[in-house]
Amino acid sequence: MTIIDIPEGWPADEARALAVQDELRARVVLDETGPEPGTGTVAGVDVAYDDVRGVVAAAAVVVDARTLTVVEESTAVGKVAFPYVPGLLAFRELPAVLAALRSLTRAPGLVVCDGYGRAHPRRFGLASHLGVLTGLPSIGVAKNPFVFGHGELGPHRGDTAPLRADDGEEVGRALRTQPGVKPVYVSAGHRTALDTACAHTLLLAPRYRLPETTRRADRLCREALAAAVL
DNA sequence: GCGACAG
DNA sequence: ATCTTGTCGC
Repeated sequence: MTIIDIPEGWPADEARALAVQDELRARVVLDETGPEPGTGTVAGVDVAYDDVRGVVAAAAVVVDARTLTVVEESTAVGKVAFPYVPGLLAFRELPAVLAALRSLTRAPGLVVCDGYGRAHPRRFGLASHLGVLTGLPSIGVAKNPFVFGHGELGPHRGDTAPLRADDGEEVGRALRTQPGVKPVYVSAGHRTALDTACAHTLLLAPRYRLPETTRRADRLCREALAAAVL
């Protein structure tokens, strides 16, 4: 377990955070297909908080994309760097997540984030931000809808419904990963196409609604938070 | 102005 | 995110 360090110049207020998003948004790469589903390694990242103590813990769990076997794990703990503000989640979660990713032995082929990428008010959600900062292909898989609604989708595993922006662009997709169960919300983050993102998500969730990567990362960061003594 | 609002 | 009991079902 490593200690989190707040990156130099990390925004301390909403106005600066918005400015950072506006600048970094131009660096997102959306014309790459992304890693072949079922190949290489995939990292899941998640964060847990203790707002009373002001402590945050992050975890990164890397699995083999084909077998879903855990290849490596890492955690990081430290102090909360930013409050939760819808639309600015990255500024709260990234310092911890970056610290956890940095301590991995080898870079994963894809990073799955808890939240959105393109399907964001300013098209620069957590997953896109992480991708730009690390250079790694990334996608967002959220548990709840954010600013974009969608129509009904079929009840079968693999059924989808587009998340559309005002201009009609499909910025994400509601994806049914388990029959008859509430869907997850997928969007491209960086260097990955939406189709690829959905394919990976489906392969990562053979048994439960959420990808194994985020399920494992969720458990691990909670354990790290409970063990933290800051 | 009033809600809605990833984690 | 986090606070929390029981309960229904495989």
